[in-house]
Formats: sequence, structure tokens, C-alpha cells
Amino acid sequence: MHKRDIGQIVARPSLEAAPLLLGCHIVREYQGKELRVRIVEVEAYDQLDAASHTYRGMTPRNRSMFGPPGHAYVYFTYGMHYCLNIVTGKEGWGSGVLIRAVEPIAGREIMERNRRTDTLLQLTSGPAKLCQALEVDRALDGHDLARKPLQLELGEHVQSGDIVQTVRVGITKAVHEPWRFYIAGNPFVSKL
DNA sequence: CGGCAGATACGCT
DNA sequence: GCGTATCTGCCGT
Repeated sequence: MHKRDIGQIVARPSLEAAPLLLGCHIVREYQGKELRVRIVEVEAYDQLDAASHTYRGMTPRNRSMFGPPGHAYVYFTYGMHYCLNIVTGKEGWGSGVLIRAVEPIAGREIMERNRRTDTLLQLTSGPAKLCQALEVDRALDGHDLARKPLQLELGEHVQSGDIVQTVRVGITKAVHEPWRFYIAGNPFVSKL
């Protein structure tokens, strides 16, 4: 078995999986075309973490986060936005990695149409922006990311020296936990 | 360009 | 009822 393998990465606790997911690709098949992006910013969430949706146990909304690793958890928030997570760890344990920002590799024109802007840096530089660009909503909640139309693939390895670890964004609980990771200097990172 | 309010609907208390 | 793992536009400088 290949040492650097998607299955090996997502089977780990979210805090270990998060930095390993940087550089991996998300491939979205959409209307017969391929949209491809590279993950540049993530945050880890765990069942023992007060900021996590799974902190108070399983509900219909967060159910997929307790499911098998390597699947998607897509939630709806602020009355208008979707965000994408990759479920990690053991089945039955509610943990995952929020995809906060990606860099477009292929399919830019479709992403521009979905986002209604042609400004490259506005396409996927935030968790709700990238869901809009890739047309990800609750229909993909629980989806197995080994299968079309939304897949997770190994990308290029990111050296640990190029990874910045810091506090998470947009939460009000456990604000000081340094569970956010991003690729140093990448312009698509949502916030410095 | 930095700060802030408004949009908008759903899950949970 | 209320708070939310956000984004955008509009206001001021």
C-alpha cells in the first residue's frame, strides 16, 4: 500500500489529517466537465471540541460527520451558505476537516459563472465561496469522496515547512485552539 | 482599504 | 426564539 494514500490520511484524527489534506485535489464532475481545485486552507473539528457541530452529539444535520471517513459533510449556515468538510477518524466518532480555501486548477470558466465574478481571487478563497464555485450543497452531504461526481485525490505533497498552523476563523468557542492550517504565502487563503 | 450591517433560513434550546 | 465553522456591499477615511 502506498504510504501517502487518501484512505490512510482520512482514517486519522482530524488534527493529524488536516495538514496532510493540504495540497490534495478535489475533483467535481459538473455538467460533463471537470472542475479541479487544490486544497490550500483547512480547519480540524473534533467531537471533544466545543466549536464542533458534533460536540453535543448526533443530529439529523451532522449525522454524516459520524459516518465513515472519506465521505463529505456539507452543512448550511447563515441562511444562505454551504460549507464542505471531509469526514475523518473512526466511524461513530464525530470529527472532520473543514475545507476553508482552494486554488482553481481546471474549470475556471464554470466557477466564474457559478460565482458570478471573473475575479480569480474571489472564486474559491473562502469555505462558502468554494462551495458555490463547485456547486456543492446538501445533496452531496454524506457522499463517498472516492466516487463521482465529487472526489478527493492525492495532489502534490506540501512540505511541513510550508505549512502555517494557527487559530480557527469565525467561531466563538475554543477560539485559541491552533487547529487551522494553510499553505504559507498562498493568495487564496481566506484570512491571514 | 478597513469596519460594519444586512441578508436569510435552519437546527437546536 | 436565537445564534450561526459567511459573504457582500456600503459607508467612511
